[in-house]
Amino acid sequence: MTKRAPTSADVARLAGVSQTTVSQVLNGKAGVTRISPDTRDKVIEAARQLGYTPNHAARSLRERRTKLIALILPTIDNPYFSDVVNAAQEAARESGYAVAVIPIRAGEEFRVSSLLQGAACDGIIVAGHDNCSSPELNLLRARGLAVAVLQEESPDPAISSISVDLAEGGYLATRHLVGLGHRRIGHVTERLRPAAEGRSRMDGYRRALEEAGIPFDGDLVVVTENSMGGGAAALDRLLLAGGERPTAAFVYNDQLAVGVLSQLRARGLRVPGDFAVVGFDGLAIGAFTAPPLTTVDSPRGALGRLAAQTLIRAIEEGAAVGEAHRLPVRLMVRGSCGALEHPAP
Amino acid sequence: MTKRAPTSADVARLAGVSQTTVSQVLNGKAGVTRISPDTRDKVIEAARQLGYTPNHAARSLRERRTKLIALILPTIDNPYFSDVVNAAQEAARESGYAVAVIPIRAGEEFRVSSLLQGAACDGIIVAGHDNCSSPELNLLRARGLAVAVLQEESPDPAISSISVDLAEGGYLATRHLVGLGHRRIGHVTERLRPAAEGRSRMDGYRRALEEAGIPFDGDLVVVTENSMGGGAAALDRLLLAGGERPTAAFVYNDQLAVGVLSQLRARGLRVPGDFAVVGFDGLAIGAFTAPPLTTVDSPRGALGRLAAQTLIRAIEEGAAVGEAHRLPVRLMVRGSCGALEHPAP
DNA sequence: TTGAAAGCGCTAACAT
DNA sequence: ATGTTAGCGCTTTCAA
Repeated sequence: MTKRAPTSADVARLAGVSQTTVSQVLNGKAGVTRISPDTRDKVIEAARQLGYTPNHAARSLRERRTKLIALILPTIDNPYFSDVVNAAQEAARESGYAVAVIPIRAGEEFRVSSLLQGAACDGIIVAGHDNCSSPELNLLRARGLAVAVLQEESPDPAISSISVDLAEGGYLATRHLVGLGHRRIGHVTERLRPAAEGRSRMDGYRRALEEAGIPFDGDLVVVTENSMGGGAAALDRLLLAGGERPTAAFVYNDQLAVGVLSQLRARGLRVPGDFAVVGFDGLAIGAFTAPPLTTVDSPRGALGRLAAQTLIRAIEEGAAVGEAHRLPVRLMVRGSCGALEHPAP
Repeated sequence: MTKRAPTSADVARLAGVSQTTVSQVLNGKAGVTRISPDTRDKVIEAARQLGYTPNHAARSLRERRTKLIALILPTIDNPYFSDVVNAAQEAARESGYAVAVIPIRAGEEFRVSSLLQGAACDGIIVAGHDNCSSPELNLLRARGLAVAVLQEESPDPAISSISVDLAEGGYLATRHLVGLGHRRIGHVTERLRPAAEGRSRMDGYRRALEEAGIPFDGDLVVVTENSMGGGAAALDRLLLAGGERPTAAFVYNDQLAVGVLSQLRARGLRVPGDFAVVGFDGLAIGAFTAPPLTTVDSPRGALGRLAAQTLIRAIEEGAAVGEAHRLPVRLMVRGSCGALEHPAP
C-alpha cells in the first residue's frame, strides 16, 4: 500500500538511460527513428519488469488534456442508457479516451461532481438531462471543456447535439394507432420541457392527429413523473379525462409504458382489446411485458457512438460551431396495439 | 475555446498577493490564522471574479491523490445498480470524493479503462463483476490503489468486501415456496461462480429444501444467461426437466424473473395458480409485472454507501486488512406465489 | 502575516 | 541517437 508506483525515472535508472529516452520510447510516434532498436528494447523490458504505467496526473498536467470524457446521465435506472454508454465508450476507446459515467439527478447542479471542475476531463456528453439548457453548460465551455448534448436541444449553437427524431417517432406511433381505428388517443408524457418548435414527441403526435382530422384535445395529454409508478398514475388520470374515454395512448417512453400496461391490468382493461399502447425507446423489457409492447425503436448505439465521436472531434479540433445530428427511428410492432386494420404505406 | 482556464497565479496577480497566499486562502484549514481577513477577502473576490477552479491534474500530482473513485459495473442495464451508485456517490461526496462509473463487461479486462491506470483514481469499487477474482485486482492494489468488492467474494483478505446475505435470501425465498406447499421447486441461476461454501443463493435454496425434507434434484437447477431472454429460455428448460413438472422456481434475480414470468404466460401457465415465482433484488419492475413479483429485497442503498465509506477509509488510512460486511435481506411478498397456506414463524 | 522556492512525474524544445 | 532543461499548476516547507 505504501509502495510508490514506479515512475519513468525508475525505468530510466533500471534501463541505464535518461528519463527522456524512456518517454520517447514509450510514446514514440511510429516512424520517428529517434531511438536505436537496442535502447528501445532495454527500456521496454525495464518498464515491463517494473510494471510501469505513466502517471495520469503528470501527463495531464503537462499535456493540458486528460483523455477523459464524462458522460452525464440523469439516472442509470433506465436501461435506455446502457447501449448508449457502451457504444460511446467503445468509440471513445478507439481514439484513446476513457469514459466516466456520472449520474446527476435532474435538478442537481453539474458542479456536484468535482470531475467536471479544474479540467479533470476534456469534454462532457450530457445525455437526456433537464439541465442541458442550464447556463452551467456554458460556464464549463468557457473553461475550455468541450460539450455535446444527447437527446436534448442544444442550448447554444456552439454546442453539438445528437438526438433521435422524436417528432417522427411520435408521428409514427400515433399514426399507427390512428390506422388501427383509434380516435381518442391519449399522450402520457414526462414533464414538458422547452423544445424547439416541432421537435418533440408531442409535435409528432399532434401532426398525426391533424393529418387524420382528429382535433387535438389537451385533456388527453397527461404529464407525469418519469417512472413506472408515474405511468400507472397517468393512466388513471387519462381514464378520468373529460369526454369520451380514450382507447389508446402514445407513451413517452417504455418505462412509463410498463406502468401504464400494469395499471390497465389493474383496472381490468384488456390490451389491446380495450386499450392500445405504444411506447418509445425499444427497450428489452418491451418484449416481456403482457402483452409485448409496440414501441418506437431508438438507435441507441449509434447515438452513443456519434456523441463520442463528435465530442472528441470538438476536443481535438476545437470547432467553434457545433454539429446537430438527428437520427431516424422506426416503429417496432409487437402485441400491445393489435393488428393493423389499414396498413400504412 | 482557446481560452485558458485561470490559474492560481492569475488570481494572485489580480489580488496583488503571491500565488502561495492564494493557495493558503483557498485551502485554508479553518482555525489556522495564517491569513489576514483583508487579504482573504481580496483573494476570494479575485477568484470569484475570474471563475477560478483549482486544476485537478496539478493538485493530484502534487498531493499524490485524486479524490476520485471508480465504480466498476458489469453493465448498467440492470437497474439494480442504480440505487447502489447513487448511495455510493452521495457517501463519497460527503468525504470530498467524486465517483466515476465504468461499465466493464464480464470477461473484459479492467485495464481497458485507462482511468484505472497511472493513479488516475485513488480507489475502485468492483461491483457484481465476474473478474473480481482476477489477479488484475491485486496488480492494481500493488500499484497503490485501494480496492473493495461489492456483491462478490473478496479474492484476497486485504480487499474489503461488501455484500448482502445471498444465502439467507435464497433460504427465505425457498422456504416461502415450501411453506406454500410446493415440493418440486426449481432454481434458475446465472452461470455459477466459485463462491465460498454456504454463501450463495443456491446454498440457501438447498438448505430450505433440506429443512423441509425435500431431496435436492440437480435437474431442477437451470443455468442461463443473465438477461430477461435468459430467464425465458430457462423456464422452458425447467418445464422439460426429468421427473414430475416443477410448480415453482426461485430465480437468481428480478431481471431473469421477468423473463420467467413472461415465458410462463407464453406457455399458458397461470401464475401463481399453476406456477409460483420468487425473484431476487427488489427492483421497481417487480411491482409492475403480471402478476407482481414476490422477491428478496436487497438493501442497495446501504450497500453502496458502505462500499464507498469502506473504500475511502482504506484510501485514507491505508488499512492493510480488509473488512467484510454482509448485509441482511428480507422477503418482499407480492402476488407471484399466492397466499401462504402455512405462514412461516 | 506573507513570499520565495522546491518539486510532484511528465513531455518537448533544445542541445550535444 | 541520446541527454539536459524547462516548465505544466499546485501545495508545502522554509525564510523573512
